[in-house]
Amino acid sequence: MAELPKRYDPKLVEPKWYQRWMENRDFVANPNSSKPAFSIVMPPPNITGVLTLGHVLNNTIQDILARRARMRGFEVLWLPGMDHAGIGTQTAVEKYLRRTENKTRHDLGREEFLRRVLEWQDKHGGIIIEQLKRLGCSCDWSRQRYTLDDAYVAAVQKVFVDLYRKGLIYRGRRMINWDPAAQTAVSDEEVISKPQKGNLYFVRYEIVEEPGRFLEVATTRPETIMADTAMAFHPGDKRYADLLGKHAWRPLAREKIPIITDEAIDPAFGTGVLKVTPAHDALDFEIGQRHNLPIVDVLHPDGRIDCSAVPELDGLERFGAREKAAELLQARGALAKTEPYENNVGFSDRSDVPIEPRISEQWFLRYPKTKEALTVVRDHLIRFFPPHWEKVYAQWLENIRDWCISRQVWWGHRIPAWYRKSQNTSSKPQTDDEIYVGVEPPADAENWTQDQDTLDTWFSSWLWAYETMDVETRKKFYPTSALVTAPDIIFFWVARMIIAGLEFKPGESDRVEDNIAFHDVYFTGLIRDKLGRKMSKSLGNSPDPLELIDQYGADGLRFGLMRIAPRGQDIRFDEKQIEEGRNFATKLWNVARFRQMHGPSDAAPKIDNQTLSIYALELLARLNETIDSIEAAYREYQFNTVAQRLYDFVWSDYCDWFVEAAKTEIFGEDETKKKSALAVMDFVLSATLRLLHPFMPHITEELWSLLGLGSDSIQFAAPPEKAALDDVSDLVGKRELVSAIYRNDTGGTQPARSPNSVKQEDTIYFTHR
RNA sequence: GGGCGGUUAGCUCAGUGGUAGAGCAUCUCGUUUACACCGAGAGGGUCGGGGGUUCGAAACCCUCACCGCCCA
Repeated sequence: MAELPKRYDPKLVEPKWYQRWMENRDFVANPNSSKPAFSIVMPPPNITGVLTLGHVLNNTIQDILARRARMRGFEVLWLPGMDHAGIGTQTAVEKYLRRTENKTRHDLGREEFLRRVLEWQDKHGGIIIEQLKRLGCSCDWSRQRYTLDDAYVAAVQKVFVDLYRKGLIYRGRRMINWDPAAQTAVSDEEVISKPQKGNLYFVRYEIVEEPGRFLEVATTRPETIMADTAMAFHPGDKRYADLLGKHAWRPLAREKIPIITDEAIDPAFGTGVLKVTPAHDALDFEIGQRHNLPIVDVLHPDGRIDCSAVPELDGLERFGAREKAAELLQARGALAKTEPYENNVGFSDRSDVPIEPRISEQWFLRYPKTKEALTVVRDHLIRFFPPHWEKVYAQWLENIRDWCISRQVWWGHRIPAWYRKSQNTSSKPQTDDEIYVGVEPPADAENWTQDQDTLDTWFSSWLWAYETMDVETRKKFYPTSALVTAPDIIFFWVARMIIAGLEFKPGESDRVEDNIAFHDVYFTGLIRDKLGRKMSKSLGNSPDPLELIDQYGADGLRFGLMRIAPRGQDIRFDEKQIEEGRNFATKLWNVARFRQMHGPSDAAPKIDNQTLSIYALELLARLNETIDSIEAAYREYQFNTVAQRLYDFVWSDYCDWFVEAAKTEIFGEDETKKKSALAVMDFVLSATLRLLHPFMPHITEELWSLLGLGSDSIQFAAPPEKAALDDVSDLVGKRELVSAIYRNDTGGTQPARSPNSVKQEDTIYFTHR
């Protein structure tokens, strides 16, 4: 038998096995199988995305679950796919067009622009799929899906139409979050509030009825004064009671505006007086509705001021206009003072620019089944790991607001709504016979125009748990067994998928348990850099996983990462950890090599408890303990515990102690003892490789094959049985003796576990029974 | 303001009531046929502060501080 090379080379081994697994169709799920089903849908990465460490973590965990299930006799479906990422992809292509051709999407027109996006997608899309294959992911690639597949698009449209007919989707002119950079509406979840240093401007509004008397207002946004349509204070605020019903002069775009009272005003903030700007603030909008105030919009969609009445500000970008407005007020004596002030400002998750509250005609979804969605998690029909995320989930559902689902973006699912063409193009159609919503265009299409907007990308991915499956597949594999994802999309995706499952009931029956999207949800941590910062492109602190694979092997990367990934906590990434993963692979390789140097292995070694050395008994007992604790850890999704137990067992219990102790027998004269030791090695190596396979699929398959521990792929080998030690007499006493020897606590003799450690003048004694 | 998580060796982290642990880093020794991507050994911690429960607390309770995240 040829000796194995000293150093394990993943570059030679990993691609070889992956190719073979693909050729054998080992990952393809059979919906007609009689085995019990285990299924996972992959959180679809963006089509133009590239592999990050987050993906590595996430997909390694899914692969571990899938591979373990295969070994345990389940029919496994791990369904992969990609997401079209509406705003993200469109923005990337727009940037590219601006750079290369100095053109905007409007220069090209909708049709041509979409052609360009497809071109871009063909060129840059799907790279991540090949990268996932290098990681060893055992996905059923024959079922790979995309949120813009024809069938998927049709399903999204059908759902839209269905919800519209149920009255859950409606169109309305409401206050929404406007992203002035991407120039589209975004949902509440896409707004991130950040503390911002700015100023509080104290502005004086002269009372119309009492010239010379002023009402002072503290505002952070003087550039919107032209849009003020009232002044307001709290009805209980005695300071201003005599002003109710009078008017104030608006200091910019000078005009009379009424002074009113409203419960919503906080008398303790600033001067206790609010300038009411219904067009540019959510609270002010509500006040405006209550008091029938006019709505004056002074902002262009891109955030520039739109106000011809104040030419000094007209056309200025909003932050420049803020300073200019303050100067104008100062010059007119209307600015009492300015104070530094820090407040929370909503930023767009997409463009990282401040969101502009804006009144706009959009499509909204009134979420169905929110109570049921709370119940299934509260009653643990769906279990979260770690469980504290249940609280976050509940909080969101209890305060849920309608979802703005339309986006002023071209790339995505076009909204299946048409408006009757009318002579008056400026007025939006409002009544039913002016709006047509349907999967098919209206019969007299020439009399209608389709809505220009597309749907929020998440409005397509909330169907991912089942619309990715055909009827036959769904029958076998839905509800899915587990979902592995990051907690930052708990609202965006997890909660909405749960709602979709409950609302659309894709399961076998109408029963709730047949329609939950998944049984278990495992939330991974976020990977941070050594300094605790989030990984980001701009910081350049995100290592390229492909380079890590080149350097340490996919198995080394997987194992190293899993060993430091505590359950649901953020992970500080340190390349040293990956190096340790690689070192562990080499250790495993070499200890297998040591076994192989002493003759062929036995795939079904006979363990005779009577001939076992006390060291072998100790090892087998440790193996049993390891198997038990691994099982327990898996049940709680504690992957780092599983990895650490395996690491300790292999490195310490097996290599450092047993193998060193067994050398006496292996190099000794007694054939029975030698055979016994080698049989124990076969037994333990076979078990260890199987236990490690979900974490390190390639090296375990290679060693399984090289040592001849099984005729078939290790992928489908049953998990190891525990060693039968029940008939060993005084096992406890023998184990105590072993630990005494290992502790160097036997009094007279000088034990040693490694010849390396023994000084020349010392003699080695091993105790045997 | 409300909620959640964290604070253990220089670093990254385990450790759910019973003698403080691992890996890395540091120092010493060792190339003797599994492995220097290795082995043997050493030093290094008032377990964030304070209080309480307990025979006994890193762990349980209260409180404070700091760091991070989510929601308003």
